[in-house]
Amino acid sequence: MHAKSSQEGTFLSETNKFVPTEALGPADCKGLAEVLMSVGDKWTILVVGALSKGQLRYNEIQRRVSGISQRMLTLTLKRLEADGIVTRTLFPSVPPRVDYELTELGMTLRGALVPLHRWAAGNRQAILQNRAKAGS
Amino acid sequence: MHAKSSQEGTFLSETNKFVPTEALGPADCKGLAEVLMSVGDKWTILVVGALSKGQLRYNEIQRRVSGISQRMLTLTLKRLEADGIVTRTLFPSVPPRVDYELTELGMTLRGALVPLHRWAAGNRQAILQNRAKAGS
DNA sequence: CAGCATCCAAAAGGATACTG
DNA sequence: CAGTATCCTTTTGGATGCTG
Repeated sequence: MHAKSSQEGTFLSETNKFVPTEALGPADCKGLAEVLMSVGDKWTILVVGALSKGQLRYNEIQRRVSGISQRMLTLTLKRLEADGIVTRTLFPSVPPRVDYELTELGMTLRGALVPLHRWAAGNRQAILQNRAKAGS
Repeated sequence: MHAKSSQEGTFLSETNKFVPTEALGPADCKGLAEVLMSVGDKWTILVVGALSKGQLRYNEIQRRVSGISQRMLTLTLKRLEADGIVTRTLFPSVPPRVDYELTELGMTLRGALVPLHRWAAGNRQAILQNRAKAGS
């Protein structure tokens, strides 16, 4: 592989808001893209957001993330479970009950997603207006 | 447990930053999804990241965001321009030169994306290992 | 209730060729 | 250099029907 820089995330200028420098090497891009592709997904972001308040049952998630189909919810949850972002707990009752909950890793992801949620909420109108203006 | 008291209050996350518990109504979900779908896109995140250091020419961006095709770069830049996140500056020289740069809005987006970048960089290994373990 | 399997339509995206 | 246009494959995702 490429020369290992020992740590992938070497841009720990936590003190600086704007990480102005070369945080991402060209090689890191691919690795990041890999993660961002699964985590930056629309449904993923919304499902993680829904679970941020605590564990939820399958149908509860589907109700909160309005518009998600059964298929996409299942696929998203399976991937999140495989990635170690949520846990799946089955209660062998009748009818069955399954709870999903963020893991520690999932909580940190949620934390990293909060600014993006906020940004989207705060700038949605501006973007839609820009978009409309550009379309003219 | 999470008190699901009457209305949304605030929720103390593990990382101790107080996070507003979903100020997102079910209706807002759709609106947010709309923004997140375009902004939470894989290439968008990487292109905005590349531009965070300052303006770049078309080909410079393509070189930095390795793996992106000409088509996707063009489409991504057009959308970002329409959304008011980047500016496009054409220098009518021969050969032509085009610079792309983040707008103020783009800078704030970049700020909101930093935690996600850092999370992805810091947890990539953990995720890949989880995924491999789950796959076995 | 909580899924899985299947089919099919739509969208995303890469490769290639061409242009000002 | 910085795109545009086209083709065509891959992926995404909804709808539906069926299980434990």
